[in-house]
Amino acid sequence: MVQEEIRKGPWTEHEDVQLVFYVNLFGDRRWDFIAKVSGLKRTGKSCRLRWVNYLHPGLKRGKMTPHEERLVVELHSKWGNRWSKIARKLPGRTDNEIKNYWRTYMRKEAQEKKRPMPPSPSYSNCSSSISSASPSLAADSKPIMETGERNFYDNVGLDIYAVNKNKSTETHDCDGAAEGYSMDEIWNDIDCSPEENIKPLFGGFSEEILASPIWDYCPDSLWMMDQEDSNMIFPRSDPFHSLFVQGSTHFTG
DNA sequence: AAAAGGTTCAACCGCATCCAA
DNA sequence: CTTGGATGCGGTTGAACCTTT
Repeated sequence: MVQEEIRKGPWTEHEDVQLVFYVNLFGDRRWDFIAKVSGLKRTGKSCRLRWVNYLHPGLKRGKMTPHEERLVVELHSKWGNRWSKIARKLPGRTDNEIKNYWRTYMRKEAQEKKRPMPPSPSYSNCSSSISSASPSLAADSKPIMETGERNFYDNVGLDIYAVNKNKSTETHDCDGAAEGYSMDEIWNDIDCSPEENIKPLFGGFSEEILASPIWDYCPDSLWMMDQEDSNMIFPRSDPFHSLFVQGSTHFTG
């Protein structure tokens, strides 16, 4: 068998767009399938990671809030390095992000322990106090998006997520979402995004998508799913449902 | 202004677990 | 029950970015 070359390293915006498109077509489960069908020269694993850690529109960006930081420390003391479990309690944060945060946090802790505590009164006491060791206190000057502009990841991702809201809340781990903070903000944002914003994504890339091996991979059968399966992926009430049906008829001619 | 050192974070790897055949 | 493929998880790495000198 001729092993197709696998791309590694940073994702390009174009790859991202393609991945988002196919995830919205097929859902975020069948990664190997999506990897093949999308024409991305990536492994399913890599696609999943990219989606989960970066493209998933429910993700928050930017620094952890003090509340989140406290939660991480609290939960870590309870569960140890169970990052994904901890992440489920922090809606919009990924295990990777929390893991990275924790490493930074621990390093800072270690550094502070090494260095003899200055008897400064401004340095609020207890070493267990998250806020005293919290990186966010030092680093909040950094803007979430350096340029301040909303790029593809902020725009399209969220908008598509808006469209998939019903579907994804079904699969969401409820015990995390039930914590009932900040996810509201996310949904708020989502609800505010006008539906038209979805269109440019498909408009801009339809040619590439049409050129994708998906059409070789499942010549006829692909769109056979549309009635039943598309209802699963995009419920009828879902605005994306119509887009999907439109798209499928458009692609199949 | 440039070099050095430090920090952050996206992405990879290997192992574990799940699940369908 | 076994096996093999898919997916998930945690650890680690390295490039890009930031800060300090």
